[in-house]
Amino acid sequence: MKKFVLSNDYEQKGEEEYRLDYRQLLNKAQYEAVFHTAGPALVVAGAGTGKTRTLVYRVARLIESGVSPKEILLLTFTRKAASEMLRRASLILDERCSRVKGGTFHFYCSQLLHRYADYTGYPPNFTIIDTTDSMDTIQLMRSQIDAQKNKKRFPDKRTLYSIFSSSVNRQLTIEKILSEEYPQFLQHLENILIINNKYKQYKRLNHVMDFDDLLVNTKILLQENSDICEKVAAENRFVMVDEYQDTNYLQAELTELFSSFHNNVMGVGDDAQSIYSFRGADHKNIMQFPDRFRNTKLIRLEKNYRSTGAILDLSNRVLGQATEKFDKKLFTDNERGELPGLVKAANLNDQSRFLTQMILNLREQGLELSEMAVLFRNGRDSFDLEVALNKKNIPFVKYGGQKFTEAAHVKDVLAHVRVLVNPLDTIAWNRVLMLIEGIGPKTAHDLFEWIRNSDQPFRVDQANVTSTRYIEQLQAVARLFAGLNRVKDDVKQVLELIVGYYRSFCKKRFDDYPKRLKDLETFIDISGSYSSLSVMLEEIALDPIESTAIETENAVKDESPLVLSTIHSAKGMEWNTVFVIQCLDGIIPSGYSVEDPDKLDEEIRLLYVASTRAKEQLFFTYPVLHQGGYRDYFTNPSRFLEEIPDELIEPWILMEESNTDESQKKIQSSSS
DNA sequence: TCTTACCCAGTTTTT
DNA sequence: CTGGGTAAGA
Repeated sequence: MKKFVLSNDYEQKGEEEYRLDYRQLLNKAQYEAVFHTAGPALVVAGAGTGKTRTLVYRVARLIESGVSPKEILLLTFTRKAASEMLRRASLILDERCSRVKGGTFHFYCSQLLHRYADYTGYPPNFTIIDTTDSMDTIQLMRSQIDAQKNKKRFPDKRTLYSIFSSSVNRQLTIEKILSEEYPQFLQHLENILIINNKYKQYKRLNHVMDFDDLLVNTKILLQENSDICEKVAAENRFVMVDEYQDTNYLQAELTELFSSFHNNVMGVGDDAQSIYSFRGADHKNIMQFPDRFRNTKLIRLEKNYRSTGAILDLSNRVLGQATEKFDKKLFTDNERGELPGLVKAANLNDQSRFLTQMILNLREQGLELSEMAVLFRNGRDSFDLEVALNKKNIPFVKYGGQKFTEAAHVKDVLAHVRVLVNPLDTIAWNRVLMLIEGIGPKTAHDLFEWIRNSDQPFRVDQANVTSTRYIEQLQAVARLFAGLNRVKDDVKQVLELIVGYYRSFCKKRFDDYPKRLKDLETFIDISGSYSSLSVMLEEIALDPIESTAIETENAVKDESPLVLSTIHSAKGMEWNTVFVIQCLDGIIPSGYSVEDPDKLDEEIRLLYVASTRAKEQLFFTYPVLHQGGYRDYFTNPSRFLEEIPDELIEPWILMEESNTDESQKKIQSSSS
C-alpha cells in the first residue's frame, strides 16, 4: 500500500494571523501543548498549573486554525466540566467552540450505541439503568438461585455489583477479581458466575444497559465492525481526554479506538490526583499512556498559578506522606500568604458555628459567597452545616451526595416514563406494579411474564393472573398508559399525568409527602426543557440532577451561592477560600481504607486534591467530640494532618464570647 | 403462598 | 434513613 501524506492545511497559518496572542496568554509549556498538532501527546499537569486553561485554549486554537468543531472530541470526567470548558472557549473565541463534541465517556458511548444500535443486538430505544437499578436487578437474580442452601456467607448485591463492575472496567475475569480482593467468596465462584450470566441475559432481554455496558458494548461495536470503527474514528480528527489519571483500562482502550484513524490524541492529567480507584481507575494508567500510544510527546506543566506558597507547601507535605512517591516539582511565584489553619472545635455544632460566622465575616469583607467552598469526604458530612446555613439564610449549592433523581419518589415517577419508552424494562415495571397494594415481587414477576409475551403490553388488566383484589388498580394502570401514549410527544404533559396518578401512592408511602410532592411539581416544570422522553431519560441517567439545584432554581437569584461539595466532586475546581470539614481519622482517611496501604495512599491524594483547590485561604476543621460516632478514632484529627509541624499549619482554638468583647475577633486577628 | 409490618443493622467516593 | 431478614397475617 502506498501512503500519501496530506499536509495539515490548518497548520499553515502564521502566528501573527491568529486573533488571540497565544504567546502572551500562555507560558512555554502550555503553549507547547496548545500548539501541539499531530500525533499523541501526554500533558502531565500538576494541580493549579492551568490544565483547564490549556485545554480551553487548545480548543480555541484548533478552531481558529480552521478545524471544524465536529472534528474535535473532548472527553471529560463530568458533563458539567465539558460544558464549562466549551463555554470558556466560546468566550475567548466565538460560539463555534460550543459545538465541539464534548462529554463523558459514558455519554459519547451512549450516543454511538443509539446511532449504531443495529449492530449491537439492542434496539435504539434501549434504556440506561443506574447503579441502584443494577443492584436491584442483581438482587432479583440472587434471590432466584437460592443461595440459602449454602449456609456460608454469600456476597450481597452491593458486593456483587462491584465485583461485576470491576471485572468490566478493569477487563479482568471475575475469578481474578475474587482471588485478589474477595478471597473469602472464592468458594462461591460458581454461583457468582451464574448470577453474572443471568444478569447479562436479563439486560439483553429487557433492552437495558448499565453504565458499564455503555463502555463495553461500544468497545465490542468498534472492535467487531471495522467499517464503523473507521467511520467513527475518522470523525475524530482530534481527541482530548481530560483527567486521564482517573480513566480505567477499558476507557484507555476506548480512547485508542476513538483516535485510531488520525492518531491525534492528547491525554491530560495528574497522577497525584487520582481518586477514583473504586471505579476501576488506576493512576498507573496515565504513565502507561506512552506505551499505548507510540511516539507520545510528553509535556509537563509544573508552575502553579492558583495557590499561595503557604498552601502549596502544606499540600506538598500532605502528598509527601504517601508511600508511592511522585516526582512533582510544583513551584509558584505567588505570595506566601497566610498559613492554612487547623481548627479544633469542641463538637459538630461549634464546627458549624465557626463556619457560618467565618463565612459571614469574609462576606462582609467583600468576598463573594461563590468564592468560598466547604469540602468533605462523605455526602452526609455536611448535614449539620446545611441546617446552620439555612438558619442564617446563607444560600448554598451542594455537589455530590444523594441526587435529586435518585430519591425514591422521583425514581417512582421516572419508572413510569421508562416503561412508556421501553415496555420491556422489567425493573421499571416492577417499581410501577409494586406500588399497588397486594402486589409483591411474585405477582409482579408473573405479570411481567405476561407483559413480555403480549402485543398490548400496557393492557395489564387483561392479564389472566389477576385476582379480584387489585384488578381495579391494574385497570387504572392501563388507563394511565393509554392516556400517556396519546400525549407521548409532550414531555411535560406526560409527567403531569404520571404525577397526578402517583400522588395518592406518594401520600401512602412517605410521611414527608408534602415536601416530596413539591419536588415532583418542580420536576414537572423542569421537564419542559427536554425535547423528548428518551432524551430526558438518557440525560437524567448520565447526569443526574443535584438535589440543591432544584431549590436554588426557585431561590432568589441576587447572590451566587456558597459551594458545598464532596472532595470527589470538587475535582478541577478552585476557590479563593476553602474549608475542609470533618477532618477526622476514620473519615479522612475513611475507616474502610486504613487496612490497605494503597487505599490509604488514595486518601492522601484525596486530601491533596482538597487542599490544592484553595487560592488564598485554607482551613481544616474537626470536632473533638463526634456525636454518633462509636469508634475511638473518630475523635482524633486526621492522621494526615496531625504530624504536620506548626510552621506549615497553624492551630486554631475556638473560644466563647463570654470573656467580654475579645472573642472571634481576637482569634481572627491573631492569624492575620 | 405471598404480602406486609416490624425490627435491627450499617452507612464512601460517581458515570 | 434504607435494606435485609423474620414472623405473622391474608
